[in-house]
Amino acid sequence: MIQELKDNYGHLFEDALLNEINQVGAFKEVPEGFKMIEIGDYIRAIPLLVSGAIKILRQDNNGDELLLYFLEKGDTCAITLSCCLGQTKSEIRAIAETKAKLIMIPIQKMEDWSGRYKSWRSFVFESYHNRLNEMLETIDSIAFLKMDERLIKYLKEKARISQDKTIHNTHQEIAYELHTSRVVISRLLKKLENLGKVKLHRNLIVIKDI
Amino acid sequence: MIQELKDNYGHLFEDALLNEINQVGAFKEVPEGFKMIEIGDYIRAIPLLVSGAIKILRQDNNGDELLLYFLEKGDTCAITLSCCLGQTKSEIRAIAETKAKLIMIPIQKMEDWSGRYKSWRSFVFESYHNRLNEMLETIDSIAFLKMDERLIKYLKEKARISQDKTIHNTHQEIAYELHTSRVVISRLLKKLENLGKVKLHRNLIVIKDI
DNA sequence: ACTCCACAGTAACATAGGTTACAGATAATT
DNA sequence: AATTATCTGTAACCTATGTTACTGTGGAGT
Repeated sequence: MIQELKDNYGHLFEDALLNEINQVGAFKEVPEGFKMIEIGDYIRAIPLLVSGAIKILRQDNNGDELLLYFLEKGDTCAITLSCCLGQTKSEIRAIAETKAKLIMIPIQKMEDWSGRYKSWRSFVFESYHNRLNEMLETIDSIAFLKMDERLIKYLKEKARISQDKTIHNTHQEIAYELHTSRVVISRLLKKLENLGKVKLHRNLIVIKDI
Repeated sequence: MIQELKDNYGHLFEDALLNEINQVGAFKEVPEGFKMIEIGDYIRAIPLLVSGAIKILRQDNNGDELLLYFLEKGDTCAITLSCCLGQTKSEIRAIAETKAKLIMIPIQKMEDWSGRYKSWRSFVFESYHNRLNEMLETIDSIAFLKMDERLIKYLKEKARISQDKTIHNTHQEIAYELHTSRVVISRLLKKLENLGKVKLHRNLIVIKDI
């Protein structure tokens, strides 16, 4: 059995299920920035993330973006699951935030395993639970926080996800993900720098104390 | 078997499951405005909605509210489901938008039925799917729409849910649910009235053409 | 009919955030 | 080193929304 599977899902699934996953799952490695799912795509496989991080984005009619949340190792994409079941198109875009390793499961196994393995059902339910909570978090941020607070939260999350106090993004990129304009982000970042919370460089933000 | 169960869930569940629901489910009727779940509550039963509508609200630390979405007949509350499984506290508030009839299922049955009935699994997955999509809709509204557009969407939804072109709410109540101030709502409603889209009265808004 | 009160209308002002425009800084390319 | 493209800083301005304050009004209760 591949080591990544055992390491990340060994404690979740019984051996029989692990074996099945090992047999039918396709191991896949994607580079940073790789577009895994585009809006409108039909989903053919369920991804189990074993390392790295995936960012999930929403887009409106004008092409304006908004970051919803990140997936990390041990996660799967509940929106994908629900697309599989309903055979509907994806409502979201998924892009590798860092390079990532995944195991792709054919969607036919979904219903099969749900009937036969309690641990699989728990995993799927747990996954939905986590995703709903992430969505609530996102709603809280957009509805209740001001842009400066959202920016701080975003920087913290980025640093946590990549395990790196240095964030490699332009102000424009951040503006897209928070659905605002570059000038606003530059303005707020400069304020944070004046407060000693970050240090700004070209293409790069160093988090000092937030 | 109670008629409401057969009428609303007969096409979803096999007879054996319908019988079990009939045996262990508690029929319940609640009046408009009834607070069904408060933030922090532990959930002891899964509600199957057979008539009426439930509104699901989120609240921030300052007590400010935000309407997330409505549940209608045939729906269940996925957030509740996920609370049951995780034995965690509710993150949301649920209030009867209209008088409503429900069948309450003890949470122990959840895992039991998930293993034994494919139709139950499908129902639960479908429910999660719908709720995730409603959350996406909500996020779209908050992130991408201006307040006037959100207000129009809200009025339409209210009218649809209650099957009544007349909306029985004060401006203050609407302001709470959209997380803004009364003055803003009054201002926007007056604009809509000047455009001939609504007619305003005390405690009451008549939708004409939106 | 009179009183009271929640509700609605509106003006005047404050603020966050969006927009436009341009200058200067940094890195990449020739 | 010179040229170019990209990124960042900043000012000036605009708009949507939030805030405060006050007025008027309709309806319930007396």
